[in-house]
Amino acid sequence: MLSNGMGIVERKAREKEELRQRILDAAGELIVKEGYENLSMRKLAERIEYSPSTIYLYFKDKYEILASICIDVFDRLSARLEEIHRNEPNPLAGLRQGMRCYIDFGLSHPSHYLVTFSKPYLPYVQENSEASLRTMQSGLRCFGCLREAVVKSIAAGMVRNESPDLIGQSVWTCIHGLTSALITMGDDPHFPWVEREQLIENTVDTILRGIQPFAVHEKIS
Amino acid sequence: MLSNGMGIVERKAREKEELRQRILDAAGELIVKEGYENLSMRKLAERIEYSPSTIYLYFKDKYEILASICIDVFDRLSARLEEIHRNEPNPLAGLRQGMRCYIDFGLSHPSHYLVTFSKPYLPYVQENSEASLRTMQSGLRCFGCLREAVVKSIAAGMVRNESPDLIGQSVWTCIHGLTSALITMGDDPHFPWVEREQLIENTVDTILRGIQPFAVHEKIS
Amino acid sequence: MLSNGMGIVERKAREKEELRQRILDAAGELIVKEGYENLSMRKLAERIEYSPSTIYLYFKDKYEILASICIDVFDRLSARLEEIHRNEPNPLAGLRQGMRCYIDFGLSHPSHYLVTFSKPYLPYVQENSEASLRTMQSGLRCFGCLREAVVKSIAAGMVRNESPDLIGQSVWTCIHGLTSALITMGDDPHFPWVEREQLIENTVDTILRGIQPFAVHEKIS
Amino acid sequence: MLSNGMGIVERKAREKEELRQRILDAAGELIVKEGYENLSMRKLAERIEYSPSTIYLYFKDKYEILASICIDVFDRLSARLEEIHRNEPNPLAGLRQGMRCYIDFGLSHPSHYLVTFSKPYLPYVQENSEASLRTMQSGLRCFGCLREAVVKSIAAGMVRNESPDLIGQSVWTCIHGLTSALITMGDDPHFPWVEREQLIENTVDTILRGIQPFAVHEKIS
DNA sequence: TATGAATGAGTCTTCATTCAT
DNA sequence: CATGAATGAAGACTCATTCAT
Repeated sequence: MLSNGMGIVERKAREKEELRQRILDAAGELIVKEGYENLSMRKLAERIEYSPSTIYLYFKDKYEILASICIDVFDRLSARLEEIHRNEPNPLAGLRQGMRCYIDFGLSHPSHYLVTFSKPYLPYVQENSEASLRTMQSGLRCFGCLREAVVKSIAAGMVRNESPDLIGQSVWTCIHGLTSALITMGDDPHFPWVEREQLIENTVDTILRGIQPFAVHEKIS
Repeated sequence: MLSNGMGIVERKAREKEELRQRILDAAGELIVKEGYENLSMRKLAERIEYSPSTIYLYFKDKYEILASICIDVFDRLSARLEEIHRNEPNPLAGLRQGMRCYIDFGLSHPSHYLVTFSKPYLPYVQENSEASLRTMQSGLRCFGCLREAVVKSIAAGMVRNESPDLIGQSVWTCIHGLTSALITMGDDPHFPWVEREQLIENTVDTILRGIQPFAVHEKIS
Repeated sequence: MLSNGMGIVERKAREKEELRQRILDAAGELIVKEGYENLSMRKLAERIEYSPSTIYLYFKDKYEILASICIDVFDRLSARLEEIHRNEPNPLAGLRQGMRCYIDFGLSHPSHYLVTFSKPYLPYVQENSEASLRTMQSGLRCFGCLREAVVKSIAAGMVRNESPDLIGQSVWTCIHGLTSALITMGDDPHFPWVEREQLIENTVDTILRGIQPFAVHEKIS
Repeated sequence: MLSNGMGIVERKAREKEELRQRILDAAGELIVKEGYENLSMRKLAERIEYSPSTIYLYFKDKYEILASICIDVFDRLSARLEEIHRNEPNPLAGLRQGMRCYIDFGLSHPSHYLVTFSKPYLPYVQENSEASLRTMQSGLRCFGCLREAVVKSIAAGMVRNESPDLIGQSVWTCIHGLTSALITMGDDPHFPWVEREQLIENTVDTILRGIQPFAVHEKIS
């Protein structure tokens, strides 16, 4: 009895968390299908087969859902990047892997990527301060991974000795451009896209060459 | 009488074109103010001081308006790029100027830029095939400018001898990333942005170094 | 043809005004049935057998409807009061008739009366400045009628020589209390209401006696 | 054991009553803050830090809460009025004090006053018969105080010798009008209100003069 | 050519209430 | 006794679009 009592509480908590996650997943799927700007509470409710009002038991409003998705994306991406940096002794190689990881992650979760990185910087962000703050914290952790790889690479003499923020931001905006362009227009049959894998590799190589100090442009594993 | 008839027809055609342009201009202004996702036919009609239904005499639907704006953006950007390439004998310098031009254009017309380059690749694009086709044509002309600069630079031995499409697309995705990131998040006070001009210069330099064939990384004017 | 053209425009205008009035009437009826706080755009639309959005072609928002009703009530009441004062040479008799008129008007249009005179002084009033302003103007005109009767009565020595605003406001709050009490609770079978007509007469008499200068408390016709 | 059992039962009953009162208090506070029409079970639950469903263990529905508040108001007002009449030997002076007490009470608890005296006589009142009945009983006790003062004043020859119900209802509707008008519109800056204290005094004096038998209109303490 | 009128579908959100636990 | 979960109904309002004139 007593031990079962514990179980009930746990099960309830688990179920609650599960539904919360189902909402987030459904939101993600809807965003995939119709773009985040067309996410609606109604459609979301229909998809999870609950009433619209139920969603409000799990999220304060629509923007908390979007913020949760962003935080989720940032956190998962950060975790992957941190793991790379933990395992790769060569900092430049780590940087390269991180870039690929970032791009691949975006392409694997295109809609989530767009919500997180392309959503216009809207006023609500400032008003919804709590959600906004947590989102930003997660985002900074993510950028911090990249920055740290740059710092280490500079220390190792493998990247030009300039401001890590500057280099980091150049690198990030570039791979962000590749990722988002492939997501939003990569399937357009009218544009003469080169083979995708080749484009990614070439872009990463180009950026890495561009931030290296010497003319030593050997391919990095 | 007859010659007057001609005049009337011409005047009518001119007036028609004028109103069409006024609609597009107004749409542009609204987009600047509130973002393209908040463009509404109603507000648009109010702004041009015509009734909403009148707009439908000039444009099939809302998306044809957006498409027209895209075409307009592409055309104006193409014109600028073509002029640069016409005037700059050094192809690599032309490439560099083109990149800056692209970035500056985007930052100067952020909303138009986003409509044109970041608008999610939505279903309507495929359905609205005519508008979509014309948009793509203009887009290709724009990309063609960049590609041609690459071709010339390769011919001059100033850029690595690889597929111009490949290099062009790498370059474009990178500067697109910088431009769109600055537009959508550049004003976020929570992100530790480096000084904007420095970031732009560094990014352009990085890309150019990355596509150059040798280790000669002199700054290009 | 030409004269018919005029007719069409006129007819359209008339029809438009008719629908506007139908909306106001329906709103009034709904208010009668369910109280003004339960007036909803949806129910209103259903009642006039138009879609909810149609209402917005005639009124900016819900509060403009309420404001229009208030203005309407004020104006009709003012007209009646002004007519009384025009026709009745004896100012005190005019005052008395005005009071009765006010009460009878309220009892004849109970819901409209409540919207106009009992609606809580809500914040929206200040925001909806235009509607609010016009409402207030109409209201002041209405109070002005009463005040003027007081002024004349004082001048004729038939009412105590004190501030007309003071006396006017005392008189108004009293008859307002009678009117609103009869409306909101007059039908309650549990309260031992005296016969209505007698209550009204007695209350009016009481007030009039109270503002007269001497002990001459003859019944005023 | 047994005596403890009693204690437990009593404690439980006391706790139950305490929570009931806390709910009523919280409802009162919410009504003060946002008006009775905006009282919501949710906000109420949040304020008492219980779940919404808990409230339903203490009150059948929202309107039973409102009814309880009305009863509370009536009872407190009755208590005050009865105390006045107990302590004041002069019946007319007592009547006057009672009127002031009524007005001051209303102005001090505006939201409670409105719930109790201005709430539109809605259908639910008839359905919720039990709550409605008890409310009415309390209301009658309150009106009884006024009536009794009138009876005594008539007996003392200080008020016209007419039906006490008639006079009482005239008096009550008048001071109710003053009170409710000051509550709902007294803060409107657009209406040319005279100084509040003066208006109250003048209105009370006017009514008292109006119900007095002779021309003896001395100010009553 | 232009529009006035109208609408149906949609937006987010709040509410009072119920019920199984 | 207390509640967590859920909901259906309703709230005001905006939208792109159509159609008869």
